[in-house]
Amino acid sequence: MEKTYAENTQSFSNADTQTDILARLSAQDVDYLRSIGQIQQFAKNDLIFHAGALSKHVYFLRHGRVKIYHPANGGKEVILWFCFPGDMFGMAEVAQGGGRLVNAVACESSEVLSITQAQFEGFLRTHPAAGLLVIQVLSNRLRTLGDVIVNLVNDDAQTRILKLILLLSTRHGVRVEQNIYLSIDLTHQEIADMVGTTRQTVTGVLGQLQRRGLMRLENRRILIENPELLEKIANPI
Amino acid sequence: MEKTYAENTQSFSNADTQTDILARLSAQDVDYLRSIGQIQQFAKNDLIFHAGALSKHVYFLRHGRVKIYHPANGGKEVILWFCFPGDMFGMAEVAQGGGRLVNAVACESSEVLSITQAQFEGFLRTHPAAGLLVIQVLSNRLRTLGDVIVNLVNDDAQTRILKLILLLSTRHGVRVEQNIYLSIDLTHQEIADMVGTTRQTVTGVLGQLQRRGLMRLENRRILIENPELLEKIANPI
DNA sequence: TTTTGTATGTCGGCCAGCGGACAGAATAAG
DNA sequence: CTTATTCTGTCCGCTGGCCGACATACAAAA
Repeated sequence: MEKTYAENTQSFSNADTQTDILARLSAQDVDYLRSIGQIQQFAKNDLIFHAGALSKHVYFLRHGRVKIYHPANGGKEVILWFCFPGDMFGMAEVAQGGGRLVNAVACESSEVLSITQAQFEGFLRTHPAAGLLVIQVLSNRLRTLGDVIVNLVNDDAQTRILKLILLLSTRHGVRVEQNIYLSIDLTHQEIADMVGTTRQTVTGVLGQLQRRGLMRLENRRILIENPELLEKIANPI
Repeated sequence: MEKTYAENTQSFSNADTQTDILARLSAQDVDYLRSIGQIQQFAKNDLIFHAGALSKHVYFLRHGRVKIYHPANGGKEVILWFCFPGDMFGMAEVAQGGGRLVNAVACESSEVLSITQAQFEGFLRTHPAAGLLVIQVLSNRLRTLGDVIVNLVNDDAQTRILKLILLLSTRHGVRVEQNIYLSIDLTHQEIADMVGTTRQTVTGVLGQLQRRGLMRLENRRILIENPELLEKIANPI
């Protein structure tokens, strides 16, 4: 019942293909990765790896959702990105060496394929095309983080939240009549951790937006009622 | 005379090797890249490419310094990073497709090797080990940007500036007796654009630090007088 | 030399938003 | 069902730092 919108998630954009590396690898390559890696299950809130750890694995998310965040001093979290099925994570630190800098936790019950650094490197050496895909994924993530920085510097809290919602809607928005539901539910705290503000501010801003008729909150799911207007507010020119 | 410290730049850390891809490629590979690319010269302040452009080239910096920044609305700039000799740039956008998002300008007279996307991709297909290097460089940059985000969110202006100075000193610091000179001169505006604050704030903070005896400004070059203390202030715990 | 442009230093008003506090709502656990 | 926990809504005092303004210093051009 409550998963109605999430289940028939037919995203109306194809933005997924940018990061969904499993979908872009050939079937043989996926099978091969599967054979050299191992499947692991994680329950909600399970830690997959944490900052400071030396684990040398690359992960591919098969089901579920994983949050990649930096645990800052003072208990604060900075969410760098979420991983969805098909996404790769843990790559950057393995490639660059020197321990994890971030935490990865399962936001819901998740299944991953984990591969050791050595084996994945071997795979890349013999499959250059896969290396190009990895480069694309990392490039894409670089752009994303660059955008986050620009937004942090230039925009006020309301604009940052608006832009986040629009961004999420391109990947996880589900059309319902002329509105868009976000098929991913986030707490205000998580939104705050993604845009670098506080929980209270998020609550306040969402309240305002709702009062202005731009969106509605239905039992903690965001419903965008006026995508064009929202877009305009977030990206004036 | 004014270049005294810059010329005998013998960085006392080996952090360079993380990004200096030209130094890590085999001599043959470098020669090959040289043969398929073309050398270009740029004068100080010349634009190498700008946001919105469709140019499909990857660049390798041979001499000079290049600034990669995002031109935000309102004339503001957000400097994402600087490139030094050996560094690659323009990669992310080429790999991921869809036009440049950032500007690249030469900070001083510079020489680059430019290679078309198609040819570089061909090179990577036939040289998997080079692909791994590219992955490492991109991973390293991802970490850097992640750190920038974390700092933006968690630290106040003074801490961000301190951390920037320490970071720069690991790559471009030159020991002089028990002090460290930064062999790279930045304007206050550039520092502000790197840490997401304003010129006035930078001027103020640097003034404070100077008064506290932690650093000195000698004709616009930063001299770190107490690295350990500085380190402590920037990274408490 | 004068002129023009660019970088630095300093002041102060103003306000977005942080952070603490607490109550109510919703959900999970027992 | 009751209890415990987590999430949301709201209020408010305090302040970091943005922004405008202006003076001075330094550098390049004329």
